[in-house]
Amino acid sequence: MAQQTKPHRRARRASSRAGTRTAQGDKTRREILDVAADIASVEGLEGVTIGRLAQELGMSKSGLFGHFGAKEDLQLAVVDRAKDIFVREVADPAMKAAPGLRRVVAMIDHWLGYVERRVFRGGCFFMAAALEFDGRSGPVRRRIAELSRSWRDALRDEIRRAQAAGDIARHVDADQLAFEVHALAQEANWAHELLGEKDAFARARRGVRVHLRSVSTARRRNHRA
Amino acid sequence: MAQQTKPHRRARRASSRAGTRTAQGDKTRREILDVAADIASVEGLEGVTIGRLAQELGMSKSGLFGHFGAKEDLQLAVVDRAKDIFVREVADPAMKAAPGLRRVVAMIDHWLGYVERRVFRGGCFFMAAALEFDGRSGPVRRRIAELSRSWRDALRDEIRRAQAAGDIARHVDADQLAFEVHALAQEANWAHELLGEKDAFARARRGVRVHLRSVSTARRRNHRA
DNA sequence: CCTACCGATCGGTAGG
DNA sequence: CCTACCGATCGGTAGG
Repeated sequence: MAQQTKPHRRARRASSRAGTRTAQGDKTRREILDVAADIASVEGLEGVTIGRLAQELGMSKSGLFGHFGAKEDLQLAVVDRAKDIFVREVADPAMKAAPGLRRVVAMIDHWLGYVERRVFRGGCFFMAAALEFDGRSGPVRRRIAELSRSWRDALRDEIRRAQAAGDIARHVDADQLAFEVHALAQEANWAHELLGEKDAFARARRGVRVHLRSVSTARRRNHRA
Repeated sequence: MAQQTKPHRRARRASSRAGTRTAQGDKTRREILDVAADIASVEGLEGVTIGRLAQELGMSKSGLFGHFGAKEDLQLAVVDRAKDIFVREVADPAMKAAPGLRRVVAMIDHWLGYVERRVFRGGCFFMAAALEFDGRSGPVRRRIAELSRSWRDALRDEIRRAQAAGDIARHVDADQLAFEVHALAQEANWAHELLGEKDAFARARRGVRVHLRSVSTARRRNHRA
């Protein structure tokens, strides 16, 4: 939440609007999107109405709207801003762990931490967006699906790296294992946000630990926690 | 979807409206709620607007609205109708399995089947409703949470039954195991609805099988699938 | 169950 | 960035 590393890594997405973007305009835009992503995680992306957002930011509807071409463009911008935050808070920190088994654990751990310390007010932005948009079509849904899939794929790739390094048994299906540890983290988000269970994160961590130990080549204890 | 067993098990919920309810009125009401639950599973409970619903059913807004006192009452009625359908399609069929380990497997199996054969057009009604309402407050959110928790609790209770019967090792944490198998089924819904992965159900089933085998007292093969 | 209406809010535009 | 608007739709009501 706090660290402001890499201030200029923001993707230079092609604006359908004016080609001229001032530094101040970019800053305003980012502030709008931060508020929008927070609202979206609580009330849904469709709950981010232009009037609501303008009121919360103390600016006029049309003034705010000028930063985006249409509501769909606003939604896409919010999703991409949420992705940048996810990368900063989860993916990047996990990269500090050694490749392979350690990094798989770190990825899940930072993911759970990002939900637990409320990077977004309503829990994991992407899980909320996924369930909200999975029944629709169009570019917003596609973008949410693409980013969600790529995160799970990153988990699988790291599992494969662990197998190549000999940390995880070769016979294990990496896709299956990624499916299962991904499931545990998502379940923690669900249990925490809906049921208010604070031990959900500990449960997910324990599940991941036991699970990975059972496929680890280094195990010497049995499968029990 | 097809079977129409137990036609009169519908809960006699206290209508805040007229005390007189005709058989025809009840039938219309149920038809409204079936359409509403289907829409809600795809576009969200908040997407079930009175105008939209009236148009889809070919009746006037006020005519439809007369069946409910306010939008919130409509939402509560939709949730309870979805619960009846879930019980009919998942919980009741699972009760035909022998108590204990067999029934735990049957509960997950029927749950996955209900998503797979599209009982609701947009996948699991309750998972969509959970992520939509977890950031809100009020009676609708509470009802969704209560029903979701009770289903996971039912899984845990059945696991305990399996332990009492000696099918599952006594040292296993039933809450933890319920958390994990529940996670696998929810992940299958997520992967199927968002990513369109048809093998998600097989993955969840495989995960549950391997998982339960690892805690089963009857196991003789090793933990591999 | 209906028609006819209400104020509020939606996404979006015109013009500056 | 603003004010001032637009038609459409929202939840809801009056009166029958």
